[in-house]
Amino acid sequence: MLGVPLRHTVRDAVARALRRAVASGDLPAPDDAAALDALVAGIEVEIPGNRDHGDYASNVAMKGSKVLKRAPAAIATAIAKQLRDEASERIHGGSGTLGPIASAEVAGPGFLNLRLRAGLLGDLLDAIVASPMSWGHLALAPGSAPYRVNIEFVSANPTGPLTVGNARGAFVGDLLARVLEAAGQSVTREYYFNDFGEQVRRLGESVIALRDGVDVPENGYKGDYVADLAAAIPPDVATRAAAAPKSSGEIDAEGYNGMVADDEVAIIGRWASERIRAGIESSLAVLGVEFDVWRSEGSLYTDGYVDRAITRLREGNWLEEREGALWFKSTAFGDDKDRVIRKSNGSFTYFGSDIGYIVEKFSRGHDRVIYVWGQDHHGTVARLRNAGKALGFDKESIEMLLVAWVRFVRDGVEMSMSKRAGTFITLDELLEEIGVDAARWYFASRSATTAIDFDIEAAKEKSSDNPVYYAQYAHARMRSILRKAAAESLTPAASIGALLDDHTSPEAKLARAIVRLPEVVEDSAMHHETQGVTTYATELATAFSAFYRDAKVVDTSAPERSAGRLRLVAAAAASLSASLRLLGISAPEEM
RNA sequence: GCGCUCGUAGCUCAGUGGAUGAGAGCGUCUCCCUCCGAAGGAGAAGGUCGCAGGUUCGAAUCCUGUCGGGCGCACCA
Repeated sequence: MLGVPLRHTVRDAVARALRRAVASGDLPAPDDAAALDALVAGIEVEIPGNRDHGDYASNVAMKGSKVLKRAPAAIATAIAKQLRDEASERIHGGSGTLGPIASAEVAGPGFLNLRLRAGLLGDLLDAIVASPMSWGHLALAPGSAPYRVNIEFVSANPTGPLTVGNARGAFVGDLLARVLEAAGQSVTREYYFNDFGEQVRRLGESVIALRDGVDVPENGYKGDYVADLAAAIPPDVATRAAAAPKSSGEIDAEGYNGMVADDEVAIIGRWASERIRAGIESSLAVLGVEFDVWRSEGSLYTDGYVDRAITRLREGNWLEEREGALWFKSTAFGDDKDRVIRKSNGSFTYFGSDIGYIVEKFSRGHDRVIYVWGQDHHGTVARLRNAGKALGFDKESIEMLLVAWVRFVRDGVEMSMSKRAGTFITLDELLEEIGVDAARWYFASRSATTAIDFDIEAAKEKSSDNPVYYAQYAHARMRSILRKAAAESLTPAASIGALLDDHTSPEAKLARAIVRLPEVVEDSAMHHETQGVTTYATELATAFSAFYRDAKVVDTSAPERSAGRLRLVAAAAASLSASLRLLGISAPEEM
């Protein structure tokens, strides 16, 4: 019961009623039986914008007008009659429970306005209180296994600390993972990083330059962290580096073998890079973002996945040797040019690594792989998905979520972000200023694909007015009420009981807000979005505030009513806590 | 030039086919603590949903065009 969104229950009831109306002759059977099935399968119910119209509404009558050859109002009337019958009888052929719909009315051009039976809401709230940690998690369809999803995100090169520019991807990926897990999917969080090649060499050269007190090369890294690294080279690394040959400068020409190069630049670069990577890992942990898999680019070569990908493409005749280079014939998929996998100098392009990585990811049994990328990567989306198809994978199972730009401004002035120039704000610095909970809420509440402005000064100054505190405050207040009641020897009722019979009561309004959570989870998981969760948390907090204003909970002069309301508050706290957990935001007992 | 993407309240953003209400937060203005937590509540002002056509019972939402912003078009990493 807990894991099924209420609208499914309502939709099923409308479907039953429609079929019964046809079977009983109240509505004509379509000439084509499949047309009725299609109509039933396409039934939608939604919570109307104007809650006076009911708990749910369906437009099935308008959609079915053509197939059933009746005016929408007539169809809606026939369905409403069946729904009303079901509410007082036992569900025909069902488990013997009452139908979920208390009242069904026809309105407007043929809308079917539905109100839930109070007992159904009460039972659901009782179930929430009984197992609060299950609330917000969707049940798998009977007999089905969890869907296995790989989400790769952040994946910033370990050549410098994470910047605020990386923050959005980190939060978006983690939030998506949490939402999919709540929806019953099995998620692997993955970080892909470059551990060899040109970038790492530049890092090594920069560290060496600062160690030796000379100018950093033009393409080197200049941030303060580089100097810190130069001062922190451990003795064993220094010894090995001193014994190694100086940089040849041509390692890249040896292709991926460059990763095992043993010149001074490579040794220092690899050490510095790993140290930075470890720092990134702890920064992310502070954000509440933890990865299951850290995959290095080099391992795709040493473990043979790039070779395997090339072999498979060759077997499919998707490759071509030309001008000394190896090309993927992506023009066959509509791309405007073919793409190089291995350059004429023998080294591989990033695209080469990417195809090896796809093979590697699917070899682990994932049903779907999701890449969380910056918007600037959109040009590579089609080619990688096409390569996936050429490799024999379902194109639909490879998905790229393009996270839009964040324009960081301070006091209205845009800030440039460059690791090489050292003019960036680190993630750690941002969090010191505004806090993890506020940052998480900020990114969760905005569509990942929309560019946003982030004014750091404004975020800092307004932090106490941030909506995240509104939600947390409401939770703290709920818990406070429960504590106070216990202190006055009032305990929550064993059941919500008749508390919700009047659908206009403060209790009923709060109850309707509480039970919506599974629908929010389902929508978020389906659309790969999280802003619905923050909207929900705000709505629930608002609904609670209204209830709190209108209904005295802790009231020793009316212990029975008090007990019922306490149980409702317990359910509200469970739901608010669950939605904050979904966002990775703390739900404080007091503030 | 080609492609992708975004234009919604003073600001930051939700809403992406439904009903006599296009919402939230911040900001502005007016009120409310002898009363379960004022990090709260009640209310007000503020919008030609960039513009112009089209599709349909119905469009902020879909299509076309157009204007404006962002991004991408490497044998770079």
